[in-house]
Amino acid sequence: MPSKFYITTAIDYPNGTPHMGHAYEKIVTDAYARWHRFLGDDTYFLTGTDENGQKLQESAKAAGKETQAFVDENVEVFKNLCKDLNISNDDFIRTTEERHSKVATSFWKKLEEKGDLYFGKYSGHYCISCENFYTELQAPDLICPHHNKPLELKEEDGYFFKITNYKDWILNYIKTNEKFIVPKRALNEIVSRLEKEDLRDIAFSRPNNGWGIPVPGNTDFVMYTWCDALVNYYSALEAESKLDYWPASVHVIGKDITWFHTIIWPCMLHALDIAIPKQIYVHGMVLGSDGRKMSKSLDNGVDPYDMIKKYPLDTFRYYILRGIPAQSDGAFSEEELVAKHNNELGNDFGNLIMRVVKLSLKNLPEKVSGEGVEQNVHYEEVFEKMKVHMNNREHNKALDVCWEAVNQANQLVNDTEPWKLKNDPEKLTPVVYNCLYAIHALSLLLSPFLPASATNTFECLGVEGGGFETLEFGKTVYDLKTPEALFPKMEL
RNA sequence: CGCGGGAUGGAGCAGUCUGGUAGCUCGUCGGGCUCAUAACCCGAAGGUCGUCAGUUCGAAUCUGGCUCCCGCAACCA
Repeated sequence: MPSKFYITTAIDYPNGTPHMGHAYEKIVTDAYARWHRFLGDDTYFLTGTDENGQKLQESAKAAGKETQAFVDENVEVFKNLCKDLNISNDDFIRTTEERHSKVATSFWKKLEEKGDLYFGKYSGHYCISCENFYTELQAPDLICPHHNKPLELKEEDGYFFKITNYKDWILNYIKTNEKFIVPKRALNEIVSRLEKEDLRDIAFSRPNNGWGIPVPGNTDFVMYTWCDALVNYYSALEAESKLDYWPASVHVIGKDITWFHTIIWPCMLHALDIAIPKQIYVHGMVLGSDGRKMSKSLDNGVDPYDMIKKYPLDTFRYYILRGIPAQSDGAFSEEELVAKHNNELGNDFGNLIMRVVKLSLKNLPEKVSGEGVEQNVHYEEVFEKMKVHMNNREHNKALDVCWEAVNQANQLVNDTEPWKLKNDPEKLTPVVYNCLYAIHALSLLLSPFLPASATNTFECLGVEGGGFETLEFGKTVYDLKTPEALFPKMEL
C-alpha cells in the first residue's frame, strides 16, 4: 500500500489579481506534490479560494458589481494561474461552493453539540480593518499591531469558540512534536506567543450582511473565517468522499497566517476528536529585488505574469524553487533569474544533454543499448540526500544536491573523453551509455521541479518518465532523437 | 526597553543550535579540452565573518552592550 500524502496551499482571497506570493506558494507546493508522486505516494493536492468576508463585499461594491459576480470573475483568474504555472492540483475548492458550506455547517453544529460554541457578548478593543479584537497584551497601547490605527471599544453579540479549553493541549502538542511547525523559527515564535499571551475565546461569527455562510439556527449571523475558511482543507475531502487522505500531511502557508493554522485550526479539529494536520510548513516571503517587501509605492514589485511571459515557465519555477530560500524570505531578482537560466539550466544541464546526445547520434546508431556495460555512475545516494532535504522542507537544498550531480556528470564527460573514441564504437558505447544514464537519472530527479523540461529530456532519450525505480542501468535502451536546445540563452 | 528577522571576500547566500584549518554560486584571472547552447573541466586571487567587551587553550559560532538595515497600514502567500 503506498502511503498517502495530502498537501494544501492556503486558499487565496480573490480580492484582486494574483501576485508573486500566490505564484510562489503554488509552485512550492506543487513541487512537493510532484515529489511525493515521484516517490510513489498516493498524493492529493488541494488549492482554492477563500471567498467570504466583508472586504469582498466592499470591493465588489467599489467595482460596481454584485458580490458573487465579482468573486466569480476573480476566481477564474486564480484558477487560470494554476494552469499557467503548470500546477498539478487535484482539486480547487471555493468556499462559496455548496459542497463546502454543507461541511462547514455540519462542522459548526458538531462544535456546538460538543459545547465548545456559545453565544455571548464580547467587549473589547476592536480594529475595524482587521475585523478583530485585540487583548491589551497584543496591543498594549491600544493601537492595532497590523494597521497602526487606534482600536475602538466595541461590544458585540456573537458566537464564541472555547479555544481556552485547548490551550494547554495545543501548547504541549507543539512542544512535543518538533516537526509539527517548520521551520523551527516559526515554532519558537508561536510557543513564546502562546506562553506569553492570555488566550481568550475567539469570535466565531459576524453579523449577517447577506454574504457568507449563515450560522445554523441563527441567520442573523454568518460564520467568521475560522469555521469558514480553515475548514476547506477538510471539506474538500469530505465532499468528494476522500477523507482517507485526512489528516493533511502538510499545510503550506505564509508566515502571516501561522497562528491560525497552528493554534486555531488544530484546536477546532481536536475539539471534535478529528486528527490534526501532521505539519504546518511556513515558507518565506518573496521580497522585491531591493530586499524589501514588494509594494506599489516602492515600485519594486514583480508580476508573476510578466515573468512567465518573458521567460520559460520552468525557468521561473526553477528560480522560485532554488533561488528563494525555502525557509526564510528572499529577494526576487530578475537578473539572477536570467543568470540561473543561462548558467545552471542552459550551460550545466541543457548543454550536458546536448553534448552527449549529439556526440552519440553522430558516431553511434540511434539506439544505444546498455547490455554488458559496466556501471560507473550511481544516483541512489543523490536520491537519498534529496529525500532528506525534501523531508526537511528545504527544496532549495534538494536542488543544490541535484546540481552537484549535474556538475559531476559534466565532469564525467570530460574525464572519459568520449570524443577520442569516435572511431571505436566498441569502446565508445559503454562510455556514452553511462553518460546517457546520468542524464536519465538527473531528468527523473528534476522532474518534480521542472516537469516540462524533464518531459522534453525523456523524449530526447526515448524513455518514459516515472518514478526513480524506472531507472534501470543496462536494461534501458536509449533511442535518441536530435535535441532542441532546452534552455536557449536569454538576455535580461 | 513593543514583537520578530538580518549584517560573512565585488554581488547573492550557506555555515551559528552541537565553539577547533571560513564554504557555495555568479563575477575576475590563469590553464586544459574541442563532444556541446563561445558551452564543459582544472587551478588561482580575493574575507581582521557589523562593532565593542566578556567566557575559553581556542569564537563567524556562546554571553552582554552598541550601530545600521528590514518586516509588523494600504494590493499581500
